Formats: sequence, structure tokens, C-alpha cells
Amino acid sequence: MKFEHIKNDINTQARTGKISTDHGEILTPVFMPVGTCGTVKGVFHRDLNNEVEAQIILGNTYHLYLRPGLATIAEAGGLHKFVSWSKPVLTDSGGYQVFSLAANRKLSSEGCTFRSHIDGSKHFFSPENVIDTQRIIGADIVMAFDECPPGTSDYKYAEKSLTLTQQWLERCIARFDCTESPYKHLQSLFPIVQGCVYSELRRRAAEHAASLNREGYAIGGLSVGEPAEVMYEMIEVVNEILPRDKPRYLMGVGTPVNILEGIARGVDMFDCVMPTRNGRNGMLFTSQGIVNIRNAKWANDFSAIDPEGKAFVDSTYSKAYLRHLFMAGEMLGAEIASLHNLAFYCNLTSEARKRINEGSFGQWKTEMVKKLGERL
RNA sequence: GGGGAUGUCGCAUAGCGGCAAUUGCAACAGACUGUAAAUCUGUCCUCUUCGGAGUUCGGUGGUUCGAGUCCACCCAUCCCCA
Repeated sequence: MKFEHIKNDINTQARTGKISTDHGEILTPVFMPVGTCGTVKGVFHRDLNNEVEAQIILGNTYHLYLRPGLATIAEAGGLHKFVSWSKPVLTDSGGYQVFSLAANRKLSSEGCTFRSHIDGSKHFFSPENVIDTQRIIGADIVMAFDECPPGTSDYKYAEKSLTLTQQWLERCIARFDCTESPYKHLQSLFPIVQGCVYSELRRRAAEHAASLNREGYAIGGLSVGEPAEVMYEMIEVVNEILPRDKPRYLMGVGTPVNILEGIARGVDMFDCVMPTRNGRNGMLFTSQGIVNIRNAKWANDFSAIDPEGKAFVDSTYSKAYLRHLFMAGEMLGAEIASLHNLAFYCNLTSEARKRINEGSFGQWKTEMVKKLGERL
């Protein structure tokens, strides 16, 4: 993997760049649709390519390991082939599931024992086997195995958690560097900077990660319950330290405004379930702000879903029709909303790239944040 | 004409002397940030200063401290036999 720095914004820390992988190039800043179980829920790959213009999608180690299982993925020749996606893939390590499925797991310095949410079966993840698993899945970008503490954690717990994450990171790297892709394409390992909401811990984590000299870095453990302002502050602290010539990935974030604020602080990569999950639940991110399409006020609004939207669904279908689909429980509604939201997100980052390259990012960002509303 | 059954908050249901009244659906609103989510939460007779207050279970009377629940008559609907 190679990262080429293209342009720095004049007024902010925003920058554009190009990541080159064996499965193609990624222009940054980029939004990466989440495809946890080998599918971006409700969206055809064809539409991810042509309508959303997704450059890379995510998969999840925990979910794919449990189902369909590594044997199937290996026999298929890796995840790309299994799911018929020829562009880059990034896999999350399962660290987030250690957090979100906390009730079913037991942490130790060795790793994490957990019970499957599918059938209750018992499993064990260690930094080593999580790397091996991601090798088999064949992700272009592989994430370190980390612990993602809640945003409300106290300093003591956050520090302890960070120490564990750092130990796991070194083990991940050791394993990664003595193994190779079974499919002969290059893979890269990104460390994850933790440290909760504590600047001191974030600095410590960023310095440690930076010293390990990897091809890219992630900022994890944000947007997990802390106020947005605190998240922005943590991004600033970390990006001050992370090397400028490597891509920075803010994990799991966020709202359109979060993304713009992240870009302004030097973040290059984002992923979030919001466009798909909220879309399935009837919430649209549009150029005119938030639309809860199930609200009665749209019942007879025959205007386009988003007059400024780039995806075909935006101009093809009306708000009234989309509301009807949701009220009737028709699955096409969720599909249209997911496609629209993803296109909105990817168009937002695409526009950000254009503005940064033109030198007008700062002003545009301020206007967009105002337009999209404080809620976002 | 004779016999039987049933009427509860939009619809459907529960309710068998202490009830503003069960549950489902519908409706209305909210939440969702490295996906255990096509999910979840709240409201859903009227008014409310969220403490309550006022009117309800086809209708009218009655029994009772107390009636959606028991009794009488009436009205409506459905079924069966003529």
C-alpha cells in the first residue's frame, strides 16, 4: 500500500491524497461503506460502484469468522472473490465487538474469550489469531486488535485499557510481519490509537503508534458516548503527532458534520453504519438536512427525495412514495434510503476533496456545517 | 313469526363486582456513530402548572359502599328455524 499526499488545505489541516492498493486506488478523504457480514446491507455492488461510487468497503473479522467461517472464505479465494467485490476492502479486527458485545466476553492480557451472538458457542480472539484471520479474509487494510473502552471510562480504566491495546498492537505487528497474504496481494496493518477522552493518554498512544512506522493509522474509541467537542479535541491531539505522510482513519465516525470536522482536522478515512442503519430506519441525510421519511408531513410531498442528490433514486422517487414504502414495510424503502444516504456521504467526501484541491475547503465546510444543522 | 349469540378507547381483542380498563395492529413522534438493529423507545379518551383533574365500555333505569362486569327494559348487528 502506498499513500501519496496530493494537497494541503490553506486554512485547515485538511488534505487530499491517494492510497494505492493491489485492488485499486482510493482518493482521500474517503468515506467507506460498512459491509460487516460481507454485504453493505441492502445495496447491490453494482450500485455501490455506479451510484455511491464507493472506493473501498469494510468487512468485520468477528462476523465473518463466525459466519460463513474461514474455511469457506479461504476456499472462495478470499473475501473479494467470495462477495464479488474487486475494489479494496478493510476489515475491522473485532475489537469493537469486544466493546459492543461486552456482556458476552472475558478479557485477559492474552486475548478475549467470547460467546457467539449467533449460537452461544465459545471462541477466543488473540492479537495473533485475529491477524491470521484477516490474512485469510484477505483485506487490503487489516486493523490491529484493540480494546475500545466506553467514552465514559475513568482515567484509571482508560489507561489500563490503553496499555493492553498497546501490548496487543505490538503482538499484532509481530505476527503480521512474519506472515503473508495467502492470495499474493499486499496487505497493510493499521495500528489503532486509543486513550479515551484523555489528552495525555491519546498523546502517549499516538507517539507509540507513530514509532512503529506503519503504512497508516487509525483513531479508535471515539463517538462512543463522549460529546462531539471532546472528540474533535482528541482528533487534534492525535493528528498533531501521527505522521503527515500516512493516511489517518477515524473509526466509526460519524454524522456528516463529524466527517467534515474530521477532515478539517486532518483525517483521511471514515466509516460509519449511520447511512445504512439510519437509512433502514427511515432517516435520510439530504442536502436540505435531516428527513425522517416516516413523518406524516411527507405523505403527499411528491418532490424528489433529494433534488441535489447524485444517485438515481434521488430523482426517480418522490418523498411521498418513499414514505409509503416505509409505512407499508416494503423492503425497497430501506434499499432506496440506504443507497441515497451512502451516495450522500460519498458525495460529501468527494466534494470535500474537490474543495481542498481548489483551496476553498474552509469556507465551504463552514457553510455545510451550518446547512446540515447542529444535530449532525 | 320463533330460537340463539354479540355490542369495550380507529380496527381487532382481554376483562367475570374495586378499572381510564389487557394485548396486537394501525397511527403519531423520537433514538440510532469501527452493525447482536429492515431495530429499539415513547405517546396513543379529553384537559393538565405532569402532581393530577374530568368524562368513558350500545341506550335508559335499577341492585350495590362501589357496575364494563349483576338485574330489567329498549336499540343495533349477526346466525339458525319458519
